[in-house]
Amino acid sequence: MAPKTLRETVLKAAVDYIAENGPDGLSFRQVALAAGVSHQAPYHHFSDRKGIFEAIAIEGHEIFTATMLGSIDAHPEDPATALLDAYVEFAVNHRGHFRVMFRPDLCSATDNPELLRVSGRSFEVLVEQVHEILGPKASVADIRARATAMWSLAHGLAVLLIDGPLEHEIGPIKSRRALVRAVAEQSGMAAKKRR
Amino acid sequence: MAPKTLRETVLKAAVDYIAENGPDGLSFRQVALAAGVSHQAPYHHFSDRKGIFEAIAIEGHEIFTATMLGSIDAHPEDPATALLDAYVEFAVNHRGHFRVMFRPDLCSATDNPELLRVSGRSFEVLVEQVHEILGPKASVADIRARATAMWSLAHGLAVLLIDGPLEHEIGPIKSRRALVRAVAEQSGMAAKKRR
DNA sequence: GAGCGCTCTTGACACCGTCAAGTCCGGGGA
DNA sequence: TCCCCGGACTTGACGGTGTCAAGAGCGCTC
Repeated sequence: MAPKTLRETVLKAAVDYIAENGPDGLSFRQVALAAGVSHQAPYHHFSDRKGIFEAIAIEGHEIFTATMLGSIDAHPEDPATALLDAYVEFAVNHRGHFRVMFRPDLCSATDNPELLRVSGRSFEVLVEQVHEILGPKASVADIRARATAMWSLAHGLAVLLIDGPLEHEIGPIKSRRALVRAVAEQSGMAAKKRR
Repeated sequence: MAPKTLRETVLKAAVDYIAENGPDGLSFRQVALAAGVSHQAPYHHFSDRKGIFEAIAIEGHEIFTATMLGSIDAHPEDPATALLDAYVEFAVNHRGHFRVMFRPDLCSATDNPELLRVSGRSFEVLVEQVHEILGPKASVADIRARATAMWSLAHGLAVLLIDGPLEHEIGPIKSRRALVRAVAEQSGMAAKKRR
């Protein structure tokens, strides 16, 4: 599925580069030249450098939300682990997007309504699951704390995995999914209905 | 305690800048000019741009380790929460260091022995506490998973707090320490000896 | 007092993001 | 049919940045 428009071409090339080398060394000109157009052509599709990162973040959040919903749907008996697993899998399989999405210096959601919307939706999915897990009698404070805890655990694990020192410190990871399951178990947040 | 040497001056200016604006926009020349020296003077103290970030990371890891040890010492009854609290407090109070330490694209520990040493030491402190928490009969796999879980939770919470969308999504945070305690509670990792 | 190494300066280079203007071209109204 | 008009892209320029190379000032030592 080769990208057709220049916009898609640039976006894909940028995501691929970021997945390999991180977002900071990304040269806008290089991407344009590699696509066979002049160094200024992409600026007709994105207002500025930030514009590209915001477009990547929006695309990323859409895939991200879909990934989480799919995983929860596939494992309704343990939504917390499903969420953690989806978070990590997304980060690993879409590093290019992930590395941009949570970097407000690259793409600030505050002044981009579309990005604000999709990132809010991602968070909604999480909170809905926490509601589901804690039940209807849970206090607002508990829901808030549990959502923060689950988000932190997932985000930290994902970050430490894709470009953090985790593998370097704890040794090679044979099965990522097994690690995710063990982490969910060791934190108290896996489904309580243990077999 | 004003920095004396040019090396210290540059380091402090860089850390302050990063704490405010993030590491990416940091201009080496600007820092030098602001310090009243030529644009090339700092390069005599650091091999290149990466060299500054590595120096910041080393300094950061030393403060970081000391912060964790101090917190554990002050709250021996609940080392997990103490660790989480120290992690977050360090990230908030030393953003400039924190934002650099866990960004391998800025400072790769693999080719800097000193950085390798201090970052390894940070991780040791964590693993020692996990040993303490799980007791001597814990399996290696459990220790590994618990350490990963605690690190992920702490790292994720810290990242989401200092420049992530956490406060934007869950609303204003009145007491950071209360949030940290609630998160430790909601994850199953606080000390089991509940009051 | 001559040599030397450390600290810093000066100048140049390629590259980057961005502003401004010009070129090409297809499509719709006269 | 002609015109013109607006979007897609090119070309050129500017200031800023990291880095390489060479040189200047200066305290220390032999």
